Formats: sequence, structure tokens, C-alpha cells
Amino acid sequence: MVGLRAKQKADREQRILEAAARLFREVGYERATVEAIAGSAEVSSGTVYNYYENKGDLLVAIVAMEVNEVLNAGEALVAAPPRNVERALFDLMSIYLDHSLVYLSKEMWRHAMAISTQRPETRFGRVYAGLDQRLAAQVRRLIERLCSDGLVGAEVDARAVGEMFFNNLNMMFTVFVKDERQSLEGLKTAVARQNRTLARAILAG
Amino acid sequence: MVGLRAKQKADREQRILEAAARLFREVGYERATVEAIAGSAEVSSGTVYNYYENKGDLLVAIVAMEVNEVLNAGEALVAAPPRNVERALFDLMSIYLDHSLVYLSKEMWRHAMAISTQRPETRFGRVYAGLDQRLAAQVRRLIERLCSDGLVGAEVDARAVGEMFFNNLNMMFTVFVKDERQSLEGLKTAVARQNRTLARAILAG
DNA sequence: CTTTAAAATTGAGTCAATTTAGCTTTCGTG
DNA sequence: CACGAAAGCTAAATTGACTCAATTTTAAAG
Repeated sequence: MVGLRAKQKADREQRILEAAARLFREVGYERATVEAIAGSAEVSSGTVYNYYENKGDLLVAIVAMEVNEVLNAGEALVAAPPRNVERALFDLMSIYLDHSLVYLSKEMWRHAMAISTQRPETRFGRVYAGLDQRLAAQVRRLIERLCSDGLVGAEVDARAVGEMFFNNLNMMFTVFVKDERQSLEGLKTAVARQNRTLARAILAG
Repeated sequence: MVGLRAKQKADREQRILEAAARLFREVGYERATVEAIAGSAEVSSGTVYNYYENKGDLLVAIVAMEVNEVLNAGEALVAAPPRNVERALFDLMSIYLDHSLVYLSKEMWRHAMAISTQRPETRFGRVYAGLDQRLAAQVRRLIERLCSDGLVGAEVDARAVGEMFFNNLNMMFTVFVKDERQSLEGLKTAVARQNRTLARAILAG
């Protein structure tokens, strides 16, 4: 089943992805030419296109690793959230943001976001949107959980609140990656302030 | 002061912008080549770059017209908002969204958003971010006004709420332009639901 | 061990944005 | 008016992502 062909194939795909990840970080997404990535992986540029539809696909593969780790970490929180609304929101946000620059630089995030907006119908666009949806769903489940635990008022529209929390976080993160000077700490502080307001507004009782 | 040179300059700049706006709408941003825009404006492609830093700059000029109209319309609302929080939020949102596709197609919005994310340090990026900030500030002033009018609880962090409302709207709009099938009506309904929840949560009393 | 077809690789070629080098026009001045 | 400089234009060159026809490699059959 695992012939030479399959082995070489997996091998090359991996080498190309590693070369891309390294070059994107070292010289940035734009200045990393496909030619250079191919050279570094010891294949021709044409071969890169055998494995990835386009340059952006290399990026989404890295984004997917990032987001999947974050989703796993978030799952544990949703399963057993702190019994305090503000705290729960803060912790989930922290999980997302603290991991955010592990594999990806701000510049890489910017290009990933840009491509997903520019071409929502491509593989890249759909994969990226799918990751976003999974994050949004996780947030929503947290709020619903807090709701059914009685920490959030029963009259509150949990779905709407979850969407707003996620959309706000997402937009704050977008602004963050667009500004090389803003620190992760600064971002977290700003979002925490917003979440505090939200948490108080939806508190039970 | 207004020599032949200045006249020709203004004339050409206008012709280029009109040609771009027309072609972007007719064949889409991507398929409108700079060569074609230049040809339609009866100049060479190099000349286009004399007036606009790059293809995206042509787009931001159009976006700016759009957003400026919307900001003006919004100003009237902020000056004399409905004496009902949910209603006020709905009306402001409607002003923004109902105008949104007058000059720009969804595809043009997608590219405008993408470029502003990709290159926040360029003229385009800064202008676009500035427009966003003015919109966010307008929203914030509405909330602050409602607050000082006693319609919103005095304990509410008006600034945080304003930011969340705007960020949520902005992200909902982003998702909207990424999906050619979603209607403006559908978008407004979804945002109205979120705003209702927010409005109830911050209501005075 | 050939033969053969499918799978994969290659790198030269295409296309469109952007840059550049050099020419042309306009302007201010004597 | 003539001149030199500045401004602006154009065509051609450059760049880098992406395509594709030709070539090479692999797996499987005889």
C-alpha cells in the first residue's frame, strides 16, 4: 500500500510546506517567491503547483494547523468553563490570542485574511471560512453552556451573543495584525474591557 | 495659476477614475486590467501610475466616495436619534447598509477589504482604516448620546459598546460580501437580531 | 526482464502589475 | 522668441505567479 510513489509524494509535500513556512517567516509572504520555495524544497516550481493550487494554499495549510490547535485547547474550556461569565469569556479569548502568533507572523495573518476575503470561492477561501465557523461555533457553545448553567440570564439570546463576541474578537484581531506596533497584551486588555461590559449586561438576575 | 498643465492633469485624473469605476463594475476588479483602464481613459498604463500608486488606489477613491456619503447621512441621525435604543441602532445600521452597494459591487468591496488588510501601511491601507475609524467614532457618539439622554444605563461603558456594535456590524458585512447569495435583507435581519439583544442588555433601568 | 500506461516532474512560456529610461510638452525667464 | 528645467508621458523592460506540453519515473502486467 505504501509504495515508493506514495512515500515520495508525502515526503515532497512535507518538504514544500516546511520550506514555505520557513521562508514566509524569514522574508515574509510576499518576498518569498514560489521559485525560492521550490528551490529550498529541491523541486521545481511546477511541482509546487502539483501539491498546492496556488501560493495562498501553502498559507492556509499553516493557518489550519494553528487554528486546529486552538480549537482543541478551547474544547477543554467549553467542556468545563469557569463558573463566572467574565472569566469564561476572558479565558477563551486568551486561548485564542495567546496561540495566535506561534506559527504565523502578523504579515502572514494579513495575507491569509486578505486572500480569504478576495477569493471566498476558492479552496483557500472555503477552508478559511470553515475554520472561522468552527471558532464561532465553539464560542456559541460556551455561551449556551453558561446559559444552561444559569450563569447567564435565560432571556438572553445566546446565539446572538456568541456571534457578537466572536465577531468583535475577530475584528479586534484583524486590526491588531494590521498594526505592527500593537502588542498582544494591548489587544487582550482592550478586548477584556469589551467583554467585561458584555458579561455584565447578560449576567443572570 | 490654472495653466494648461494643471487642467490636463485634473482632466486625466478624472478620466482615469471614471474608466476604472466603469470597468470594475462591468467586468470586475480582477478582470479589469490596468492596460484596459488606461486605454479607456486614453492614456498609457504608465500614466495611471502617475496618478495612483497602484490598481488598488483606484478602488479606494471609489470606496471613499461611498463612505463619505454614508457618514454624512449618519451624522443627521446622531444629531437627533430616535428615543429608543433598539430603533436607533437599527436606523444607523440601515443607513450604512442600504447605501453600501450603490457605487461598489460585492466583488469590489472584497478587493477593497483585502487590499487594506494586505497592505495597511500603503496610502490605500491608511485611507481605508481612516474611513473605518470615522464610522466607528460615529457609532460611538450615537451610543454616548443615548447614554447622556438617559436611554442607556449610566453604568454602561458606552465606548466599549460602541466598539462592539461597530465591530460586529463590520464583520457581518464582511461575511455578507464574501457570499454572493446573501441578500441585503438577510443581512439586515441577522444584524437586527443581534442589535436587539445588545439593546435590551444595555437598556437603562 | 521488458513493456506499457499512469503519475509526477520539469522549466520554458504567458499574463498582468509595476518600474524604468528616455522623449515630449509646458512653463518661467531673459 | 529661445532656452533650460521641470513635469508628465509613453513604450519597453522587469517581475513573479501560474500554465502546460514534453519528459522522466514508477508500478504493474506479461
